Amino acid sequence: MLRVAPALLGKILASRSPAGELTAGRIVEVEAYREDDPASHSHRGVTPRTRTMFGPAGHLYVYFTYGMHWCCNVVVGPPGVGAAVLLRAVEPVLGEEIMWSRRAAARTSRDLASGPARTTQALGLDGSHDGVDLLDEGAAVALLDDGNPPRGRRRRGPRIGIRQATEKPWRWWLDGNPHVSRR
DNA sequence: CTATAGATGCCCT
DNA sequence: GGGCATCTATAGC
Repeated sequence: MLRVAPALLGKILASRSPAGELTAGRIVEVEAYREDDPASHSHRGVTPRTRTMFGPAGHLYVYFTYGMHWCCNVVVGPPGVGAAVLLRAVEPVLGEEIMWSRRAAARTSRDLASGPARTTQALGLDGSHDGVDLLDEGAAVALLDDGNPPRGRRRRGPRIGIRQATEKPWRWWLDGNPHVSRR
């Protein structure tokens, strides 16, 4: 997991809405979560919410939080192991106009997807996408590699927005990228 | 620019 | 009932 998380930097997350609207973003910030980690949803074992986290790698784990926000993760590790990588920010690469329409509160392009809930909203994702196989190119959401190496150096540091295990340096981002959630 | 408060509902104990 | 892998508006400098 700690290897996969930084490897996702620079990859593309693409989605197709029921109306056929295509949006995609380049991943610029991620965080890793795993079972032996008190901050992880999987720490307390399989529950209705975390079922997807314990499923096969490469599927999308989407959860609801703070009464209003959806956030999405890439599941990693073998079935039975509860680990995932939270997608914290993407750089828009396709369908930016559609993202503007979905993100009414955004004032600058950096507001479009600089945060996990913003990213999920900009890509039009919600709980209905929980469990989608990201490696199935026909699915509504897919994880792609366009061959371009990530721009900027990979950096790592403590995770954001958690109250447990705040010391673990399990957040990675592309140094200097303006779409990262905090700088 | 930074700091802070409030929104809002699901999950799990 | 407590807490939450967040965001936004607003106030103040």
